[in-house]
Amino acid sequence: MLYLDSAPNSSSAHAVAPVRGVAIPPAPAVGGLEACMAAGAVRAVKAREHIFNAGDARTHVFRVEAGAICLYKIMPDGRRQVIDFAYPGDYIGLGCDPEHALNAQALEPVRLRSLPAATLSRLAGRDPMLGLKMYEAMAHELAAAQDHLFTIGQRSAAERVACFLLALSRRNKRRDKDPGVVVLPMTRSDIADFLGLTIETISRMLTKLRHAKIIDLEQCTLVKILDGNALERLAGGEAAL
Amino acid sequence: MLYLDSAPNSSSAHAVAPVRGVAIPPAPAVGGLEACMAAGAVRAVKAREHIFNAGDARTHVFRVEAGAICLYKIMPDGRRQVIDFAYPGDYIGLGCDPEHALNAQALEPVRLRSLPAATLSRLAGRDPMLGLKMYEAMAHELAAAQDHLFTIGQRSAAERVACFLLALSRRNKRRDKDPGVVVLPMTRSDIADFLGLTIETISRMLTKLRHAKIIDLEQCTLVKILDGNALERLAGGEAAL
DNA sequence: CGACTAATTGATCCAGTTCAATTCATGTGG
DNA sequence: CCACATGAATTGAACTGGATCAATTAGTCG
Repeated sequence: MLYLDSAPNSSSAHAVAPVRGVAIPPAPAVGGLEACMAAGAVRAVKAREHIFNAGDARTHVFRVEAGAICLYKIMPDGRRQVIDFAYPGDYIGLGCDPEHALNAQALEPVRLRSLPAATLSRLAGRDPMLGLKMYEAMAHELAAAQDHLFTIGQRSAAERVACFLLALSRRNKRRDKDPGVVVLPMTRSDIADFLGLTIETISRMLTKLRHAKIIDLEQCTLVKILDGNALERLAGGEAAL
Repeated sequence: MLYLDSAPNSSSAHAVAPVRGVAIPPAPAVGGLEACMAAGAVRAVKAREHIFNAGDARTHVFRVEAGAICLYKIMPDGRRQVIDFAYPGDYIGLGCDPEHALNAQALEPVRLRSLPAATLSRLAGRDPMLGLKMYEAMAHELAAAQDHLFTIGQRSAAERVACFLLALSRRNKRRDKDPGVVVLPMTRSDIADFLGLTIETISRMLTKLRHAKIIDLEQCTLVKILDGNALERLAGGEAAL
């Protein structure tokens, strides 16, 4: 999943700089991707359907308009690692191999917009800002993957679950949604394969968090965060359960 | 670490190529990064010294000329995750946060060339190919991080060690070095923190591989691969120890 | 309502950790 | 050049967090 901008945060240093003066006739200005996407084909995907599979030709890049997506790798023996979840506003399918490296499966009914990869690379060859945006997006995703690596390599089961819930809560905050209520469109199995744990462990850790009054679970797809600070201390390894 | 080309595989447009003639006034041609780097400041770093730390301002991008580097994240409580190792030809320090997200430590005496980040972003704003190359490099690194994620999340200790040795062997093959002999410039502790295991487990797994006649360990920094196929079957989960 | 799938909970097990010695390298000063 | 100091690696024994196996229980969809 990718951020390819959107947000109005001009924070990142290098970047993107004043666009004026870059507006050359042929290439669209910055934001061209979004503009192109807006004109792109809409695709509806039913829950559980795959959008693409590892090994498929990378013909298109997609932006998620609605619904949640699970991106994963799987071995012949069935072991699966969920790499990321993508939500509305995220881009999926970017990369520079001619083939997708991941499987992308809709967790619920999904609406996408698609852009042919060839179009994207043609535009990027003309507009330096577009290439830079793509670079920025990949850098962002790389940073997320590195954090995830830390979580899986070093944290305990309880810490991993706490990190996971916090990440969803923070995403809500960024999108101006309630950070105190987290919806889980994925199954326990998806969470387990994301965190390198089993469904039983996920379930037990959620129960422990509930008993510690840190969260509440009204339905199994809906987490209320009762004590965000405790959750952060847990995620940071400053506390245990 | 990043590949931003190097190797004599003409596939990527700007292979190392002759540097002469690249000095064009406004925007350097493709391969500009390498050319600029060639003119960049050289920096020598002693073994165990840090090149930069997480949180430092990202003022420069580096290319490794000689020596090996360990890139890691660390928590206040001392838990450490090694994210990657960088070797000659790799770039380190790329990214779009204003601050480094990783610590970079020399594992042995290292020689680097550096390019100010500001220069790089200025050039990339003019030359679409440069931005695209940076995108490509990040995409490559992201793919590697995702593989690493799978390894740590799903594979057993023996499989992880096998994957690690295979990755080094394949790197050798790419660089036209002997894929049958792998040098380990890092300590067992670095390997352990890279694979999410302990030094004892690394040691035990290497011993098991040695007893199974899959590798030989003449010195603890030098691995001879005796049975590459067995190693690959192990890494792929098709065999056990 | 009944059938099926997802989630929870409990009991047992085991891969990898932790703790504790050795052993092996490497470098340093006499 | 050797003896000794120091940190790295190996090896062994005991322990444990999370996995596995095994029922229930709770949702959800025809």
